[in-house]
Amino acid sequence: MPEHDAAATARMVEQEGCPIVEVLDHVAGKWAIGIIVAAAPGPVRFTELERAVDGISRRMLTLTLRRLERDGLLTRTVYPTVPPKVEYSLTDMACELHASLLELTSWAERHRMAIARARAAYDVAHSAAG
Amino acid sequence: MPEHDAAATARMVEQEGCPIVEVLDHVAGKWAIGIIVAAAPGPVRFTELERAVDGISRRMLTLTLRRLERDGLLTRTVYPTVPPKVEYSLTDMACELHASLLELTSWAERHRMAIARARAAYDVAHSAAG
DNA sequence: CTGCATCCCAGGCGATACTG
DNA sequence: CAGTATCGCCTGGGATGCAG
Repeated sequence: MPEHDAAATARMVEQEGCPIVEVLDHVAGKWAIGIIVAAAPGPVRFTELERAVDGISRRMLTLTLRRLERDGLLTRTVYPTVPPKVEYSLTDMACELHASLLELTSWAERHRMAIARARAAYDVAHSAAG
Repeated sequence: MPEHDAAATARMVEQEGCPIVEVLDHVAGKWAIGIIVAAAPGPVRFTELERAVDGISRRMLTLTLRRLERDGLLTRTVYPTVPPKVEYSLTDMACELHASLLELTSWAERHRMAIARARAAYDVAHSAAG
């Protein structure tokens, strides 16, 4: 069981909220970005996310989903049907975030080539002249 | 020695660049955001960054700096004085990124309380009704 | 001042298998 | 379908100490 430290959590609320690094780490984390972007258009099911977020494992999808839910960025709706159906939606807070995240992914898309080239150049320079 | 795999790097360049998840992971990583934001106003020295990026260790600062330099986001200028002086500046690519990152940190700042509260609520709900 | 090297551990994360 | 459980590797990342 995870069983988050309730005392520590309470302390945060009383004080000034979560440290920004931590918030950013959750919200802009490796998988979180993809999930939030994928969930933005509307309610999304587990398996849809699994396919949308390229490269994610079932485990990390679950974990990241839980963390985002805990942080109040996602709402999880369970339909007690058979087979089960679960939908994830962004909260208002997360919708606001979504715009920034889109800019980010857009930037990444535009510069992935340049970055690959920069790396190659760096590697050459640092293998020749150790 | 790290000695990045030159073959793999070359393959990336020929093909389509770096996978977006990887780019985002570097660029929006836990420490990278703070560093880029701190370096945006102008050339910044190592120790300034160490103080600016709250909570970072000397080790992680160095590692993240190197990675950002390798990815072509930072330029590193060494002044051969004594004691040594090194300045880091954003590249054009990174300046473009900086705006998005600012939005992100601004969002984090605005919502840290709400997130702390959401967590507390989640924890209560999930410890009582396991 | 600006690092790199080393030790070391907790946690991230993938792989795989099992369940309601 | 939508998870949970377990194992095990590997990396992130702190602490400390040395060097140019």
